[in-house]
Amino acid sequence: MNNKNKDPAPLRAASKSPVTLEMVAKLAGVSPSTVSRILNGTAVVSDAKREAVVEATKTLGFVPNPLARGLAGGRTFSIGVVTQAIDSPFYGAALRGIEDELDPAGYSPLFMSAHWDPVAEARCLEVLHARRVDGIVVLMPRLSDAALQASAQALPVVVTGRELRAAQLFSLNFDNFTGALRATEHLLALGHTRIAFITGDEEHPDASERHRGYRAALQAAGISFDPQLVVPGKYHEISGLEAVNHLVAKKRKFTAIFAANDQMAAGAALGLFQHGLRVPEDVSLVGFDDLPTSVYATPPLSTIHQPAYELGRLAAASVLQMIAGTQPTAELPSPELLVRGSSAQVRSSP
Amino acid sequence: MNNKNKDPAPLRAASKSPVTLEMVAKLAGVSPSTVSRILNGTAVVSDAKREAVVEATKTLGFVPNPLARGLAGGRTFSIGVVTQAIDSPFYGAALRGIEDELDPAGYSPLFMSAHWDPVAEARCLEVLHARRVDGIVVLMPRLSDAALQASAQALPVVVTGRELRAAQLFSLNFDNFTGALRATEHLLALGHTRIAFITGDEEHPDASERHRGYRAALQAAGISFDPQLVVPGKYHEISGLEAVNHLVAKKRKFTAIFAANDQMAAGAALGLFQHGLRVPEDVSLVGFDDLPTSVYATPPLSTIHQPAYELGRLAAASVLQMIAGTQPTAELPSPELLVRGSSAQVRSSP
DNA sequence: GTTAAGATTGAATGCGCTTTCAAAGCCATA
DNA sequence: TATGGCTTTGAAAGCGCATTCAATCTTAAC
Repeated sequence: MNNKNKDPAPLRAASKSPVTLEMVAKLAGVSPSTVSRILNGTAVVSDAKREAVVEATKTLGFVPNPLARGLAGGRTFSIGVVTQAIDSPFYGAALRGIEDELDPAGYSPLFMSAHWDPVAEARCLEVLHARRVDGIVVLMPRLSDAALQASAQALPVVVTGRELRAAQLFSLNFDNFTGALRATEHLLALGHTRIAFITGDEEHPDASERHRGYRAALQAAGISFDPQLVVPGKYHEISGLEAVNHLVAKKRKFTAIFAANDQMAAGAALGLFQHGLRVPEDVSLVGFDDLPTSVYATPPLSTIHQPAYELGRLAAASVLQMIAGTQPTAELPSPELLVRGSSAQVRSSP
Repeated sequence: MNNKNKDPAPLRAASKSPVTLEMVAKLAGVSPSTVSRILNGTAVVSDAKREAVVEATKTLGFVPNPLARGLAGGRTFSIGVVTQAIDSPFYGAALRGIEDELDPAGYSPLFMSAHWDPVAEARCLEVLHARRVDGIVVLMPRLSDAALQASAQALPVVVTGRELRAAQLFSLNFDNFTGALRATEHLLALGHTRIAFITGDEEHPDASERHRGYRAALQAAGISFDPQLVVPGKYHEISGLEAVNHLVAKKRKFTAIFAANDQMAAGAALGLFQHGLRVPEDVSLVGFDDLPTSVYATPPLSTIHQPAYELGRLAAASVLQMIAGTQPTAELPSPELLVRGSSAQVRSSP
């Protein structure tokens, strides 16, 4: 069917590799210890032997067995990554960032999904410990700070979405408050005063931060906060849709909607569409996260950029640093407002 | 910050587990061999000893070391999964399906991304072999059939998007041809005769299958094929946007667009929007894949449902079966057309 | 020309578990 | 009671590699 692809040259991938370090040693005429030393750069070895070993490694196609390395040396060159949902558009970018950072360093990620369940999350950590990963990255943990700190006693741990520092624990936090502030300010600057807010799942700390940002912006603008314009959501598209239905059904007056994430903004857009309300002519819409798909929404969604990919890279780089013994100093870029087609100057005050 | 979650009871996750099988054996008053046998169900053990061992395992909180198991036993209880892009909405669902199927069976997935590059894909296979996975799933491979077959000599391999069977090789293929046929027939049934088609990346076999389906439907309807209505795309949103721009710039007459995937359909929707063309009033739009986001497009996108999640589950179940020694028989469900808001009866023939 | 310190290298041990292999225990049969 | 065939169990040998320890070879200083 699809045979036109030429295979990459060194296709030893298929041949199971029963080639052991010992065989390399024999071929090269040295002891296994020496081969190991060269492999790990653990000690100085004479150039002659080094070359012989490299040569032998090549001709035999030797690939060290990570299991054996892990068992004997204690390091597995793998990093456990606990994510909440591997199929979420937000996490996807982060995972890719992790992958991109780990790969060149010779480390492999071990992804696990906790599905926003602290119990499942604890199980993930347990499995990762058992698998003897060299470090762990937890994306948006749901476990308590204490549990995370406990985990960090045994291994370097990096968490995101939390403010947490300890000996082997590093955290990377995005400024959700300022992000929401900027988003709301943007709407305010366009003349909107009746801005509905669809909250995220308030179980997540970032959701309440975004809520705070919204209110802070209103307050700064001297606009009194109207609880009737705040509709609770769950970060899913459907929440956005339902929120709009609710607002319309209750005949709330609003000229703009700020959704706590892009997924809900998408749902809200659909809701507005179904009610014959045009974006941005009738209602301006602003999201949060800047999902890859949001650029291609109709109209393209104005939103706060969350550096998910960068987050992944930095998190991965940080564990690597901790493993290497240095204290990470990475910091996430500040929230950035992306003005696209879904937000416009207010027309009328209905 | 977030301390309100009560930690799940058995939070041994944190405590590094230096508990070995040997310690369990000692506590239970049996030999290590016996413990191992109970762990793996390798042989019959007297109830008395079994209970003693289970007891000891519990009190010590023993968790077997997967590395040691892998090294000694040859099985690692891990399945290599080669995907093309971990951050793609389509693969996300598939990965989740794999996860959901593997987890209860006690297997862990090892995800790797090949980025549609055969060389990278070969490297992934190599790494997975080295890591001694018990089986491999390759989602939409770019490698030649031969290379895949070679890989299957060493391990059970399941591939998707290819028609390939061998001793340790199983394939799961979706009927892209029929899917595209159905999509086009749908548009035809709505009275459209000038249906533009945005192709996928023709490097992918499924892209050409979809193209075939489009043409077959036209032919069956007795409508002559107009090459000017076919615009090459690359499966990315931007292709869809550019395709529409191209169509409009060249003043092609069309009342409907069939995009070879939902991502391009999203791009096309934006393109139409920018040109002031309404969906579905002016132009009907149909996609392919049924991405999770497509339901929330405005208007919701009519599309062909691709069972990505199911695909993942079946693929994982199939490797597991092969590992267990049985020949898998799984089959993917047939393409299903989902009619949503983006397609409607033709109004006029411009 | 010696000797001590330093640089290389190899032998041997162990990581934690699975898996023969053989010994020991069991029962039934003769 | 003795014998053979099964079953349960333990001792021991690795799996492939890292690493400690001691031996060997250099080199420099006396």
